[in-house]
Amino acid sequence: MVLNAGDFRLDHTLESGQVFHWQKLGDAAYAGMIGPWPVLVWQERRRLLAQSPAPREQVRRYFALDHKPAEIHATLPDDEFLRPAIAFCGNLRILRQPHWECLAAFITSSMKQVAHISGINGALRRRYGQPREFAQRTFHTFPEPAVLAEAAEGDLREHCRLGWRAPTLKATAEVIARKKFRLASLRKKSYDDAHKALLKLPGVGPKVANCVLLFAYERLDAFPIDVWIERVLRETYFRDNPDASTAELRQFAHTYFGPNAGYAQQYLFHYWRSKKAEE
DNA sequence: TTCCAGGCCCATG
DNA sequence: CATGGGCATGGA
Repeated sequence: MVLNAGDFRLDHTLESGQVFHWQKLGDAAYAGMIGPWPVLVWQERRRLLAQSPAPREQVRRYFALDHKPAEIHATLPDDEFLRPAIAFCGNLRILRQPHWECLAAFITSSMKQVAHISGINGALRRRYGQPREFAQRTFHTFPEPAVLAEAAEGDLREHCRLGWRAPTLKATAEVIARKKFRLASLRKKSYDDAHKALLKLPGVGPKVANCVLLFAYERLDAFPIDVWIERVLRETYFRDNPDASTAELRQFAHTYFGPNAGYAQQYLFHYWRSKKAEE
């Protein structure tokens, strides 16, 4: 299928640390899954090409091709720190990921480098997910909550290298599987209520909750603050205020960046990490 | 070898 | 409420 993508950039979108299971094939093609559907996807100028049994509208929705960068940028401040980040990757999109797999992925993300998170995600899929053959390749779905709820903690540690994240991932999978917590119900809640609800899940703190709201629920005002973003904020906007608390950083981010703060966060995150990698 | 990674949890003040 | 230590694992 061929999708009109405008100035969309597939590589920045898939390699900016918001999703962890897409594999790069050769030059510019990626293999991954959109929910239950295997997908091969690549880009030719302003067109996104995909080979997949997925309905076209699902692909469009996942990649958020309906988001309009120009309109988003217009809501963001124009300053010396954000400007180069937007120039670098202002054409990435914040995905609409399936709720559970995004939540589970970020539970496994704490104190892990992006490459490690990808490794863990692949291991979880291969060991517990369902294989799907497509285009001479084997894809794996992300395992359902009930499957991870039944997994042995030792097995999660040994085969997926989860360490101390194993019990929290399993515990949250159990809560979801037993329907003590409905991920779909978060959609109609306010940002504050949804964030507060997520904090009740094992392994979910303020940062993971914000990642889930941003990358799975399209709450574009969510502003996850991880070690990178905290460092960036302190080296830029807070350069003259070294004793600012993390609460002040959080307050600043929401008021300064506004309703699309999540996009600003993702531009800053990806730009600074890419810049650092070049050094 | 030592340091650090898209943090969370729990025990203290 | 805010602060601090501990926590597995693996790559640089």
